This record gives sequence, structure tokens and C-alpha cells, in this order.
Amino acid sequence: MPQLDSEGGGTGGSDDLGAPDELLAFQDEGEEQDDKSRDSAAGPERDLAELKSSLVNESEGAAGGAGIPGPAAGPRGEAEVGAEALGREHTSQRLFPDKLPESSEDGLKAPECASGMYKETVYSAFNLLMHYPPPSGAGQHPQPQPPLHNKASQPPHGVPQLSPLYEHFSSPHPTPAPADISQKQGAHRPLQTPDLSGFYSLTPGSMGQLPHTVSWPSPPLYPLSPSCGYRQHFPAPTAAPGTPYPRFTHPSLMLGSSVPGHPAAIPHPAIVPPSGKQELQPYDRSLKTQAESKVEKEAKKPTIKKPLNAFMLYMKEMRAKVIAECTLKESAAINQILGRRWHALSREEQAKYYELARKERQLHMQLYPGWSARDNYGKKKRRSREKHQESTTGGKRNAFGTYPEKAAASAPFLPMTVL
DNA sequence: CCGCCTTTGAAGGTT
DNA sequence: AACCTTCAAAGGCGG
Repeated sequence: MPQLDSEGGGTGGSDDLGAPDELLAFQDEGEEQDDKSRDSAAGPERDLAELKSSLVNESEGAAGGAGIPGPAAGPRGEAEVGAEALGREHTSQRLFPDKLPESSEDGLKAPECASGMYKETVYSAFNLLMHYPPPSGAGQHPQPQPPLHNKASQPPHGVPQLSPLYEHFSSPHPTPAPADISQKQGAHRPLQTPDLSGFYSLTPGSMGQLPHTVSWPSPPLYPLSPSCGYRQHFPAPTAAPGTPYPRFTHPSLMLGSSVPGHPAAIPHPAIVPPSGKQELQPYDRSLKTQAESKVEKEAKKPTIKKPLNAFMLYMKEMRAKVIAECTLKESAAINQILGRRWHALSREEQAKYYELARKERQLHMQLYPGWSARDNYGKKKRRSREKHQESTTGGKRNAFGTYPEKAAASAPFLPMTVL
């Protein structure tokens, strides 16, 4: 079982929150490296203009059948294609979606966009983690067990820098220490993971809807934006690398939303109203029948969102950078880039996000003990099952989490014999 | 205005 | 156990 080095935060033991799937990504390391070396070899010559161009072509030339075709789409090496044809496609797809359709790959490859962007922040994310106070039951919290990568050959990374991730957490206002919070909350469910990310988005309309029964400390008065989570408005820290970060507190611990009459109450960002719209005034509701009210009430229950997984945390942190560097706006394209970069991360780099995600889940569990992912099933309208099954014949993600059929559909340049 | 796209991971459900 | 489905974020886009 792959384990993080001791740097993993000093936690050990079994991790009931651990994600077995996390191991997947690291497993075929050899192939990954192989792919990566090929990838990087082909990368440098592509510039941002190409990427943009390819993206433009994507929208313009969707009729062409290529997912994200572009001028950069070049012929694949026969060896590479052959290897995939020999049965590596699953692994390649799972680990390297970029190895899929050339069209989509090249359209988004843009290594120059990806060049060394992520590394700095990952380290800061890790530093951030290391700054977490150790859980009271340290022995019960195992080291993160992210997938293993043999990234020994990876180039050394630069000096850790402060990252947006840090900005997410840092606060110019001192907040109660987690211990204090735990005390205020009541002893029945002490929070053991106080300083977590809280990458959840904050919806303006969600103010004051926290269904917690615990009482929260008075929240600091952070600047709020209707469109952005307050974390994004924190000034960037100025501490030099290596300098202990100021203590920050998980937003969920600064909520105060359950404190009646607290004007500045900030709910846990994972909680959003069902539609993000204002609730009806009480007198409005009184006009409705009881049955209607009941249904409505049910529907109006604030939605507790799923905790973000490692990749989501990574995306949330890196999205802005990708947008800035690539001047892209379409999330679909950005996500493809981020997916590629995610696979390009070293084991250690990914481990930091896995650890963050683990803590997120842990905190989420503590905040919403009865919550289940099932609770949100159906709340988000999904594409029709029909359509889904259409793509299923090829449309479903395979065991490796990819959509082989889509890949094939968007790879017009691949000879049928290869497909 | 709503759903799709696109990514990976987690979790719950089904076979 | 293996596989399948849904949701989490995000913002442009199309119907």
C-alpha cells in the first residue's frame, strides 16, 4: 500500500475517509512517465496562440466531429497508437486523457500554458496542510494514501510560494483558535480538523441558513462579494516562504450563521439554497396550503453540497491561473487543461490535495453527521438518461473514468483499425 | 433560464 | 466485488 512519506502530516493508522480510488491514479506510473515524456517532448513547440486557435476551431468546427480539434492536431506516432491499440488505451485514458483523441489532446495541450504553473501552489498547499494543528486523535488519522507515483525522475521544484490556496484560508482577522471553537460548540462533537480549506463556494443567498445546532463563534467581518467567496478577497499573504503562516480558520468554523440575529453570519459555504433565490417571506408562505408548504419547505431546504475532492480543490485553486495564462474562459476547456496538469503532478503534489480533500470530507462529516451524498441526488438535473445511454455505448465512463466512445468520436484522425 | 460541456474523485446504488 | 450513476466547480454556449 502506497504511503506518503512521514511528511504526510504525522498522521497514521487507518483512514476511514481514505479514498481507495486515489490509488488508481498512481498505479501505472511507468506508463505515465512514458506518456509524459512523450507529452513533454511534443509540448514546447505549441504556443498559446495554437491553443486558442484550436479552441476557436473547436467551437467553429464542431461539425467536424472533433471534440477539440485544432491545427495543432498532428499525426500520432505509430508506436504510440499501436501501444494503445494493444490494450493500453484504458490506462492511458484513465491516466492521460490527453492520450486520447489527438484532436482533443492537441487542442488543449498548451504546455506553455501549463509550464510550471502548478508547482508553486501545490507546495504552498502542502505547507498549509503542515500548518494544520495535529488532530487530537493523531494516531487515528492515517497518512494520506494517495496513489503512488514514481516521480523520482521529476525535476526538483522551486521554492514554495504563497498560493491562492493560502489566500483561501488566510485571514487578516484573527479568529478563534479551533480549540476555542470546539469548546464553544459543545463537547459532544469536537472538531478535530479545524483548519480546513472550505473551498466551497459561497452563495449570497445562502446567508444564515446553516442548519447546525451548534453555536458558532462570532464571525469576522470579511468582505463579501456576491459573486465570489470571501476567501478570494483576502489579501495575499506577505510572509516569506518558510515563515509560519498566520493561523487561519476554516470558513465553516467562522460561520455564525446559526447565531440568531447575527447580521454578519456566514454560513458554511457548502450550504446553498436550492435555487440560490430568496426564500418567500413568511406571509407569502401563509397563503399556500399546508401540503404545498410542506413540499415547498422540503424543496427550500438549504442544500448541503458535497465536499470537494482532491481534483476539485486543485481545479478551484488553479482555474484562475489557467484563465489568466491562457485567457480562456470556457470551463470545459479549462477543465481539460487542468485534468492534464493534474496527471502531470507528482505524487507529492497530488498528495497534498488528497490530504486537503480528506480533511474536507472529515470536516464535512463532522459538520453534517447525517448528511449523505444521496441527499443531493436528483437535485441537480442531469442530462436525460436517454442521452446518457446513447453515449453509453460508448458514453459511459469506463472503469478508468474516461469516455472511450467520446474519445473515439472526437478522434477523426485515428484509423478505424486503431479504434 | 436551464442544461450541457469537461475534468477527476467520492460515494451510493445496482448487478 | 465490480460496475454504474450522480454530484461536486466553473463559465461560456445553445436551445
